Amino acid sequence: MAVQAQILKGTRDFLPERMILRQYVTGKLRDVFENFGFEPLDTPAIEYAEVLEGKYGDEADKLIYKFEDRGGRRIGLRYDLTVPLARVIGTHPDLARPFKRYQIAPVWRAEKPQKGRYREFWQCDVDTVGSASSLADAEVVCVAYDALRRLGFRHFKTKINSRKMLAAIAEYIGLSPDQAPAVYRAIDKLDKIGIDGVKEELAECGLNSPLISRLLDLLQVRGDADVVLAQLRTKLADSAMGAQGVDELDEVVRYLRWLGVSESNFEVDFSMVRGLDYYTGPIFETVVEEPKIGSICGGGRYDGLVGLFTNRPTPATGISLGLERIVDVLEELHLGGVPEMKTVTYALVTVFSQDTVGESLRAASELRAADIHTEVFLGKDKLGNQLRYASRKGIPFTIILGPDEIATGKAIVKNIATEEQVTIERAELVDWVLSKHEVLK
RNA sequence: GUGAAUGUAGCUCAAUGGCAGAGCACUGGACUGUGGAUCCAGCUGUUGUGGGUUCGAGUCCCAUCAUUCACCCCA
Repeated sequence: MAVQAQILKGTRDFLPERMILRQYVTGKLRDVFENFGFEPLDTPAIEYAEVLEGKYGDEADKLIYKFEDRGGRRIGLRYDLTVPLARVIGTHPDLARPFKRYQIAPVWRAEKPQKGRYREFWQCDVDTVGSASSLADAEVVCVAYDALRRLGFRHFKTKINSRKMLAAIAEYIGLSPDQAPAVYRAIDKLDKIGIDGVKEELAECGLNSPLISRLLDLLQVRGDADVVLAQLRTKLADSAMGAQGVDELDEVVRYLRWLGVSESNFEVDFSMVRGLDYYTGPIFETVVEEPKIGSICGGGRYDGLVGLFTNRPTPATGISLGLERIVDVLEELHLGGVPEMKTVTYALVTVFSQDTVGESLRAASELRAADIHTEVFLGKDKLGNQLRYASRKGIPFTIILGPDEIATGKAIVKNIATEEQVTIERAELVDWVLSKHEVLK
């Protein structure tokens, strides 16, 4: 009886075809991240549980995978890439500031999986530690914008809000710290349950109707960034913190324009909240309109988090792209520019018989020397099966070297997709394949 | 953590409480050096698991496990 070939709920195998797409996506992201001067970083998958605990909020804390090792140490699997970054700054306080890094790595959350949600998934984070400038906030938003554009995304919107504006409201209403999260959550549901739904939820939070009216009034401010900010400035005029939040967003928006981020891809949205506790300033979240898969990108400023590990206040801001959601959307939309390679192999050299295998191997070596990914057929199958293998795997070119070709100094190259087959001089094999190779490179 | 739906061949799915089937895939052949098309033949099962009702259960009931979807929360 074989062992059950089962994988854990919410986890997945990435078969080659999908893995090729994932690598394409992460490759593009890496290019964009480095283009803005962010440096690569990696951290352990496991951390001391205390490092992770108490950073995300009560709800999120419950979703941290934890276990005890043989020495009785309490271990946690990383829940995101932001807290480990804060820990890195504490571990290596001498890093030059601002410290700009990116990290593309898996994180784990003990949630119940559903569409677009997994227990093991990859995040692609870009963060700047040690800069309080709004330019740092705008820059990470711009990085995400560039990355999505370069992947072929067009219809997406980055919502921008400020925890300071939200806090101003909480303060004005007189919410206690344990009431605030519930109110935030109700606000955040606007898209999902509509204005009346939010009204009900707020009532359940214990707010009286004048307060609810004021909140709903704020939530319904819509329009261009400038218009929204101007209105919020008026409506939040009685709060110093609120005014500061508006000023900051004003700066972020100005920088975004200078950076060339299209007006159609961002908006100020007072109803966007984000769940994690550690955010302190501007917050961002990017949603794709067409397939409703939730947000593909989120982040914000967290000026208090790094200080927990360093004893000195350290401002920081960053953004995180969700790899699986991006890949899911790419697959669903079939966006142009995404290569449709099913295999990394470009050429298959067939083997006619034991007598000719040497010729096949020599040809394969020549192709590889020219950086053309080349397989030699492993087996003694008849030619039909060898072509069948190439066809099933989607290998673009098959090289046929039988006794006839070898005797006359020729080679047959067959394009499996187009059925075209040409006989060429054996000596020109590499150049011929190389000339076709350009297309896919 | 809460709720709902679904578990039958490698995959997708059929079968009124009455002999477990089809398509795809796979293997061989038609085709001794040409795949993907067509035709022929073949292979494929503890109906998720454990109980119960019944003359008889894939089908009804209970439990359990798994998967999916939704809620909470989130990438």
